[in-house]
Amino acid sequence: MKALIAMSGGVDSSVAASLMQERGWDCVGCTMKLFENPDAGAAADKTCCSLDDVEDARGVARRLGMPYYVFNFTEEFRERIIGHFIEEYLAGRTPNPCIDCNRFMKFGKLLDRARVLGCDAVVTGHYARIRFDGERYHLLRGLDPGKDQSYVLYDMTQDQLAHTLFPLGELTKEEVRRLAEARGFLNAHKPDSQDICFVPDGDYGAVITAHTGRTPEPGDFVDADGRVLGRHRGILYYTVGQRKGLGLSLPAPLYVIRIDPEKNQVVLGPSEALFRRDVTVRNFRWISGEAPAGPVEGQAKLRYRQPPAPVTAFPQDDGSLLLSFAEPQRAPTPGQSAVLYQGEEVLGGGIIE
RNA sequence: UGGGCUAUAGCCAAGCGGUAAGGCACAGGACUUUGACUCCUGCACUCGCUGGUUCGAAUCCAGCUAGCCCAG
Repeated sequence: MKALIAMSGGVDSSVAASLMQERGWDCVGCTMKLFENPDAGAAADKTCCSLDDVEDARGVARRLGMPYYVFNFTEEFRERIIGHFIEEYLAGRTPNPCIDCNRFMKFGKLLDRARVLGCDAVVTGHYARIRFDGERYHLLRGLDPGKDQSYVLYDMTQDQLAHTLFPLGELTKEEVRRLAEARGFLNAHKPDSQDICFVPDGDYGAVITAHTGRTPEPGDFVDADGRVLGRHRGILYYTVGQRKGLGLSLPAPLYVIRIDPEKNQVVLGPSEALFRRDVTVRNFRWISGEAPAGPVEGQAKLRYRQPPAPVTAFPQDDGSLLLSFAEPQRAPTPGQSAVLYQGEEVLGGGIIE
């Protein structure tokens, strides 16, 4: 059996490659070139797919004696991932480009390429598990509760799951680092990735401005009653639940409660105003491929770093899903992904309305 | 130009004779394959100015300055 290993140059994908090889697979290593990084200037040495890491990935592949390729997906990435990222921010929502990247790049373009190369599967270093029950594929949380990455994989299709392997799903980060050390990988202690890969210095507003050629339009900060509290730098600089960076000094901390793109206003309020019990999720995608007939009891996450919370999910006729949480959830954010779990299993996910 | 009140960090604000709380904002760090949240650390050798009383004053007294209020 032949596998295409998506290697970022980090510890995880390096160990994943090594494990596949040890299991007797015929392995091909690769790294996706997703963007031209000179734009941003600063080195993106802590992202999941930085070009600066290509040499690390190539080094590991060479060490393991496997062929290694760099695929240039720059154009596709700019159009699908960065383009969508920008559209969302301009519409007052907060996108998660990593999820789009997984869907369109890692398990889309890359899987296509794998097929061309005669590979049976794409392999990544995600902390998640895939199980086949003889009829359908199931996506399960990674065994390491601290590193579980099933959240960012919720929109994988049955076909994608059938041709994907996550060798790290049963391991903990600790174990992975130990395996890397044991194999003498130089990146054994490399920091985990973070930040958006094409926004190395964290200033996504500048990236959006650079790509659109339009400067963000300042507007008003208002309270729930519409009273003006101050001026904002442009709605794209804010996200629901945000506290820092408002530049306002008032007796109590204020948070972004809502963003109104029509009025170009950012609505602020106290922390309590952020909690919601019901959340609508549009275009809900079920891992099984089809929506259940009735309500589902489970748990849901509204953001990557958040423990799943008990919820009852009501599938709607229009393909959306209504999540009704047992306890009010803080700051459901339009544009972010909501993922529905049932214990260890990912049932599916979608975008918060 | 009669009377009264207030002047503490970028903002709000405690303090009432014993050697400058707290909040907001801001900066740095931790956490993190998104944006946020959260957590930790830092942030007035100084209290409008000038004198005085006192062992000791942001705290008491006097004058000055500024702002606010009432009356005209």
